[in-house]
This record gives sequence, C-alpha cells and structure tokens, in this order.
Amino acid sequence: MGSAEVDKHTPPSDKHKDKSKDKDRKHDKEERKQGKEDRKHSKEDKKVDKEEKKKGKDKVKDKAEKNQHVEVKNEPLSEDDDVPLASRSFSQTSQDSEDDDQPLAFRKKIKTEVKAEKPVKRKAEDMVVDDEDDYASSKKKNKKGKEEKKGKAAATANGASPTKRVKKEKKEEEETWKWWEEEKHEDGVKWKSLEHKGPVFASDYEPLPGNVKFKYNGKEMKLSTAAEEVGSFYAAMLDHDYVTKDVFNKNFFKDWRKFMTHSEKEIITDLKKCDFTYMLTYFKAKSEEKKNRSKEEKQQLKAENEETVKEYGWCIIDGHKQRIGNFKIEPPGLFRGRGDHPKMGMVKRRVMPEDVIINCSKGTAPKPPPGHKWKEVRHDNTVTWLASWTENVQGQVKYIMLNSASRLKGEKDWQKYEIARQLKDSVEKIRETYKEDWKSKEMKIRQRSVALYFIDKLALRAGNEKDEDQADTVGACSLRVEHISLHEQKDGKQCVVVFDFLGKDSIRYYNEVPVEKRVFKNLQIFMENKKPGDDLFDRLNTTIMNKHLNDLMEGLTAKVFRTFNASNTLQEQLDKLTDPKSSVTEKILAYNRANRAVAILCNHQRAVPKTFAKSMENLQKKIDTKRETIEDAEKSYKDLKKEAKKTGSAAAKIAAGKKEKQVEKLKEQLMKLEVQATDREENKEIALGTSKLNYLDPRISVAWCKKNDVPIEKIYNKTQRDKFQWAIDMAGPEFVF
DNA sequence: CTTTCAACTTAGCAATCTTGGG
DNA sequence: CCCAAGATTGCTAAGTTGAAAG
Repeated sequence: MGSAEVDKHTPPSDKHKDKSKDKDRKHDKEERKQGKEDRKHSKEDKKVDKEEKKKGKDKVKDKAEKNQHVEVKNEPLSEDDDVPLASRSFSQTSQDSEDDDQPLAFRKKIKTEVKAEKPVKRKAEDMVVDDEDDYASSKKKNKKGKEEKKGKAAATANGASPTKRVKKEKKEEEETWKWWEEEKHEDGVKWKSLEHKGPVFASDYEPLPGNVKFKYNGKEMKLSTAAEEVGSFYAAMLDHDYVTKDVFNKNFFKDWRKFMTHSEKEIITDLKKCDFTYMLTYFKAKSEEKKNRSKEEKQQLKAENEETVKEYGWCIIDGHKQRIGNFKIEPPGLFRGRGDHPKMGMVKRRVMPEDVIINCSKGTAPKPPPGHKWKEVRHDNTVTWLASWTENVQGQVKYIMLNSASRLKGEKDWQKYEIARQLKDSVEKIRETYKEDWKSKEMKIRQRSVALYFIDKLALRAGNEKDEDQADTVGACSLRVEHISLHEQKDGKQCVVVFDFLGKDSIRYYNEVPVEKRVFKNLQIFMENKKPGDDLFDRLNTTIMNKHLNDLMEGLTAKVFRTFNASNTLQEQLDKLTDPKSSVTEKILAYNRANRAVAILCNHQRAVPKTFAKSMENLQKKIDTKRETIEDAEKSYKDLKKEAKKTGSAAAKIAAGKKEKQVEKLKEQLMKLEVQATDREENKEIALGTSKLNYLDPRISVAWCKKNDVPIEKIYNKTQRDKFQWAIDMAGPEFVF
C-alpha cells in the first residue's frame, strides 16, 4: 500500500497551503462557523460557555497552586495577568557570574566520574562500530586542522586559544554510551538517578535608550518599563504578516493594556494611533550592528554560549552525561499561533523560577537563581522531564527534556519502530477485518472501519477534537462533511473522494482518491442529512478508534499506521529505485526520491524557498557552462588524438590521454549538476526532514547505506547520526523493515 | 461514560552557521 | 577573503495518547 497512491497526491494546481488563499477561505469559514454552532447545539451544548470554562480553568490553577509543596515554600502567585513582565527583577548576569565560581567544582566532579566509568563499559563488540568511530574521528581531525588555523588567528588576537581547548573537550565527551546494549529499566521507571543544573532563564529586559521614541497620536510618550517591553514585542513584528490580522492586533492590544500603568491605560486606547516605527528602526539597527561585529567579538560571544551549554546543557542520568534538548526557558513575547489561531497576538508572560518545577534525584536539586525559589522540587522517576512550567496563553505545561541522542529518547524511538514492524506482520489481517466491517449493521463500526481505511491508506493523523480556542484543523476522526466531496466519476476514475482540509499546523491536505465502492456508499450514507459543518464520523472519536486498534494488536494506535506506512514505503521505494550498478550520486538521488515519496504520503510540505527561482537559474547557468566546457574539451581531445596519430609521438599520446581523462571528469561533474537540479526541482515544496527524523526507521537507511557502499554521512548529518547512533550500530546490510 | 490533564512526539519556520565559488 | 546560497540548528506550536478526574 502507499506506493501507488504516492504520486496521486498532486492536486490540480494549488496543492499547497497557499496562504494567499486565506481570503477565499474566509467565506467558507463563516459557513463553517455557522455549522459549528449547529453542531454545538445538536450535541447538547457539550462545549461549556466561555464564562464557565474560565471558571474551570481557574479551578485548575488553584489546584496547581495547592499542589506546590515539598522543599519550597508556597509563594502565592499574584494574579499573573497583572504582573508586569519586569516587575520581579533578577539579574541574569549576576547570576551567571556567581554560579560560575561554584559550579566549576561541580563540573569537574562530573567529568572525572564519567571518565572513570567509561573504559569499564566499553566491550569487545565495540569493534563493530569502530569503522564509524574511525571515520568520525578522522573527520574530526580534519576539522581540527582547520580549527587550529582559526585558533592561531584567535591566539594572536586574544593571547590564548580558546577554540582549541573547547574542541579537545568535545572530543572527550564524544565517546558514546551504548545504551542499546544494556538492560532496560523496569516498566514505568525512566531513570534511577538524575542530576542537572536547572533551566536557563531569558535575560532581563533592557529598557530602550531615551532617544528611541514611542508616539501616540503623533505625540511623543515615555512608556513605563513593562508597557515598553510588551510594546517592543509588537514593534519588532511590524514587518510581519501577523500585524495585518485583526485577531492578532485585538489580542495584543487587550493584553498590552494589562501591562500599562493606570495613566497609560487612559491615554492609549487605540492601537492604530500607536507609532512603533522608531522602536522598529532601533531594533533593525541593532541587529545590523550585531551582524557587523568584529571577528573577535563574535568569537567571544560564541565562547560564552558554549560556556552556558557546558554548564546547563547537560545532565547526569543514571551515571551518564547526556545532552539536554531545550535547557532554555522560552522568553516572553507575543504568541504566534499557526494558521487561523484565535489566540494569536496574546502576550506570553515572562517565566520566573517561581513558575518552574524541578524534577531530579533527591538531594541534588539545583539552586534557584539568587533571590528566587522554585515553585516545587519533585523526584518523580516515572517521567522524563527535568523541569516544567505552565505557559499562560494556552495553559499548557512546557517541559525541559533530553536531547534526541539520549538514551531516554532513543529507546522510545527504537520501540516505536518495533511496533510499526509488528504492524507490518498483522496489517493484512487488520485490513481484512476492517473491510469486513464496512458491511456491519452497526453505524459506529462502519464509521470506524472507514476512518481506519483512511488512516491506513492515506496515512492520515488520528484527528482529536479541538477546542474553540484553537485553530480549526482536522484529522481522520474529526473530518467534517465539508472536507470531502464525492464523485462517482472523476478524470475517468470511479468513486473518487476528494479531500480538502487543513491538518496539523494548518497545512492543507488535498487529495483525490479513488476508493472501493463500499467505502463510497458508506460515505454517502454518513453524509446524509448533514450540514457541511457536521462531523462525518459522528459516532467516532480517537479514543474509540485507539481502543479498537489496541484490541487488534497490542500497542497499536492510529499513529503507528503513519510510522508503518512511511517506513514501509521507504523500504519498497529503495528496493525499487536503487540500481546497484549506479554511482553514489545516482544512488543518493534514488534515496532522496524514496524519501520524497514518503514525505508526499505524509503531506510534509514547505513553503517554496524564497530564493528558489534564482538558485535554480544559477544552477542551470552552471550546467550550461559546463556543457560548453565539455564541448571544447572534446574538440581539443579529438585534435590531440589526430595529432598523436599523425606524429606518433609519445608526448602527444600522453597529452591526448590526459585530455580524455579530463573530459570524463567534466562529464561526471555535469552529471552531478544535473542530478542536483532534478533533485532540487522535485523537492521544491516538499520537506524531507520531518519524515527522516520522525517516521523512517533509521535502520532501513543504515542498511541501505551499508549494502550499497554509500557513506552514512551522505544521508545523515551530524545531529541525525547522533540521534540514530543506535541504528547505525545495530543494523547490518541485511536489515529489512 | 465524558472531560481534562500530563507527558511526550511531530511540525514548519526563523535564525544561525557553513561552505564553496568568485 | 567575502558573500550569498544552502544546510543545520533552535524554537516552540500543535499534535497523539493514556490516565485521572468528574
């Protein structure tokens, strides 16, 4: 399945999230809203009124606050909305410097501990991976050579060579922990020991210099720090599309007023009368300045960043030092929702230590920044996060978690693909079952089976129900009547279903799919007597679906189909497209094409790069000149050959031979360029990264590389190799998904 | 049962870094 | 050496899922 559909995703002309189409959609939207209202009532006011909802949320907040105890005193959070962003002053810089003294000892200790442990862990099987290591280290050596040159330059400038030192240390850390050869934790336990330094907070707001003005109604006005900070969030976005949107402006202004002083509130009543342009100009100048910094400054800055990574970017989990994924707390700013988000423009508050829950081993809690306290310190080893806080716009919990190269993430990833492979074994039976269910007398079962068919055939997402205060997007279970249209005949095909809806991230999904007659009939029935805004599968939701799936196979959920479908397609396409006799370049094109088939299946799109046309043009130019060069070279080769024949001189023969080789080389270069052009053109509006990172069993790619003598780094960059270390190590050329 | 919550994966875009050609 | 195109990384929003609460 899949491969046949793969190419059919191409809609007539405008398959992509054409943002320009938003306007056209607005009309539909009104209708949908109407439909939604109807739905709401027909479903007996499932959705609580806003008023009530708010109450509910407050309740939740109360509860959360009651929950904070342990190790730290309860500091009642003041009504968050009204706290000016900068009201709690806390100097990041002073914290940094203070922490710098102590942690050093801390850091050192970590290092020696880790080092001491490693040699013991390394076993004989390490030989297997040694190729990799060799390659990596030789590459590093190269890099180091370069670095050293740079380092020298820096040395002359700084009197020291910081780069060199940093590099060396990096190398030491590089020794990999082969967690995949170790025993797993018992169920539910995620770690035995966990120690870290806590998150890094956003730096304090720096008030604007006095000469950067804000004008209201044409008159200069000095804003209070809090109002200025929030205002500057908006100012910085003045060039962005967002500020043309009503919802954005309305939300921003409403929230902004909460940060104003009483008198500011009285004066500033209309966003349209606000003039932020001086602020924007100032920000632009500043970023320009930043760009033009001297080399020394840039190096210095880089070194400082590396220093914070070294200090806060790592944790020790079960005795191993592992990288943290996002150790920085999100800075305050304006919420940028994707698509038509009702909350866009709202102010995302500054997060303080008092908002943050720390999770770690007992007795190892990091110190909060001076003058502050953590909201709570807990020691829950059934979860993987190191710190968390609740974000104020959507009320969601945000987490600090490990990097994808870590054991915790890798093990889960591995397990995910193992489940997908299990599905491969039982998918045929499952398909038989749901096809049988298309005939069921029970509506619920028939809806379920049709939805499952979509999930399986089209790799649609499950499609949870969404609240009114989120962008309106759908997936399989939440499709509405308006999202599909049925055509008995279309382009010479029978029983065609046309899908047109916004999925995750408001990315448009458009697809014309011929389906089995039975499915078609069922859809007709499901749509009977319904309005466009009504649910297509009104007796179905993701919980029902997943429960059913779990009965079919342990661990099976809707998203496993996506993983399975993607990985399976890659395997099939690779088998089909790879010519063992072709060059590495061509093999890589084949790989990219297989990858692309998956991306199309999963609807992973991207905006056409802004520079696409130009870069294509450049490439074409290069190809043309290369062709000319080849022509010339061939001509002179012929001449040389003639000459050699005529004179019979050895020198001439050698010259001819040289020319011949040159021609060959040039031809190969041309081929590479042409392949590159094809690849790029085909990739214009498709994003390969997401599937590569999240859906394709890395062992398929690793095996393919090994089998076809393609170096792994042609397929995976450094980060990806780190993430998939387990697969690189364990998959041999014989692996099949 | 329905709703809410917590935890974790998946997603595209923006910012930043690297590279390679002039 | 410089610059822009291209590649990589960072960021954080938006999904899925299972469990708890109501």
